Amino acid sequence: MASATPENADKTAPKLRADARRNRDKLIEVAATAFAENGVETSLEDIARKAGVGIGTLYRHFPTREHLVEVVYQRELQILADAAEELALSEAADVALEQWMRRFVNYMATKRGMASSLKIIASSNSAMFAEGFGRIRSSFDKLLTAAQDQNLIRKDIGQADLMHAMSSIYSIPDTPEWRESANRLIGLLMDGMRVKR
Amino acid sequence: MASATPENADKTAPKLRADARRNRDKLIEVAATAFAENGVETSLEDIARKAGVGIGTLYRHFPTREHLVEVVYQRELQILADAAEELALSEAADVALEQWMRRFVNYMATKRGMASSLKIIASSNSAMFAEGFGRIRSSFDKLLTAAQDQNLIRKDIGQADLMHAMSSIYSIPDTPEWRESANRLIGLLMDGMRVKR
DNA sequence: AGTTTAAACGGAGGCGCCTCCGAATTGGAG
DNA sequence: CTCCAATTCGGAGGCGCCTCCGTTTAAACT
Repeated sequence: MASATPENADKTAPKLRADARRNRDKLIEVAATAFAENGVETSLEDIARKAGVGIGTLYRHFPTREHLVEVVYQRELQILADAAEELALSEAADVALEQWMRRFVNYMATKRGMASSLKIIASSNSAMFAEGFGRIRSSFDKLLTAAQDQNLIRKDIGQADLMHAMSSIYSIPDTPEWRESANRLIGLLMDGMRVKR
Repeated sequence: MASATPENADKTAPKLRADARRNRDKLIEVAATAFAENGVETSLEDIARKAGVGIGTLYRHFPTREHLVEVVYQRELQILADAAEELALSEAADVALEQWMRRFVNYMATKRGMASSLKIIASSNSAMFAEGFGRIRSSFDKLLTAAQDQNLIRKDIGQADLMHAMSSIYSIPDTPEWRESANRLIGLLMDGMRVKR
């Protein structure tokens, strides 16, 4: 999963030197892959090595493992939000909504294993958690409203209903077939929500 | 997590070799001191060194840090129970009760810092926690009943009342004066419980 | 006693965490 | 363009965790 634009000049960036910024981005990118593949317990030295920097550099940018996990988590949320914008432009509104929900499920799937780690972070920094939550809600809202404006989706459904449905999908036991099952449920959900004509 | 009885009866040890038993005991003793002085995070290698055994020996006897903590915890509970027996023989019944309660507070004081660690253990092996709890209750009961039989303590007090009182002492915030405060409360408690004559 | 054997020992070695500080790089000033 | 100070790099080194396996030793047997 590659980010479309590594030039994300946002955040409270206290003017980082060019090399510092490069290394930081590379570390985040490598960490995202590593966490997804091997879980949050992945060796930090391994991540530094794969990013082509020294372990010291990793620790300067991210004092603790949790810091790194948090940044990766935020970045992926951002990518998810960006995907919503793109889909809205390139697909019919109802299709955009459906595809984005599938991507969302995909995202949740990768986070399944690290739920406990995220819980620790959430409790120590609930502001971050709230922010991420807000972003997701906003994406849901935009996509849903657009589809409803075009009369493709029933109007008696709200963003909160959709999120509720998604969270119940998450609560399905963590079996190997979880992903399939979740995707099937999204199909059902969409069928029910589409305006019949 | 309802663990019925997966336990093998290894509490009645499968006859340990003499040197093994000696090393095991020494490790527990050293660990008890180390945990009390430096908390449960103490280096296990340090404990092995101070006990005069190799690190391998420590790990053979106690596969994880938690195993060791648990055994130490149980041993100290046993010592506390033994103290109740001794005091009952060497002191007047009401004095025995009071002194034992002070020892109990002392014990709780040393466990204050490692509350979170013990919580983890308790949740993974609640049987052990229950057993320790039972031993304490039994000690309370013996000492209290004896004092009441000799008409030194009011008879409208039960063992459950005493334990309740002690647990409320534990809930006092963990300040440096906690110990004094706790001991003062025990004084009050005893005064109130003694038969006036 | 001597012999046998399974249990127990113990530490080397591999790995990961984290810190520290001399070396290298950047980017602004002249 | 050059120079310099500030910033960043990076890996060596110290420590702790845990495993593995050759060596030692208790104790059962003859």
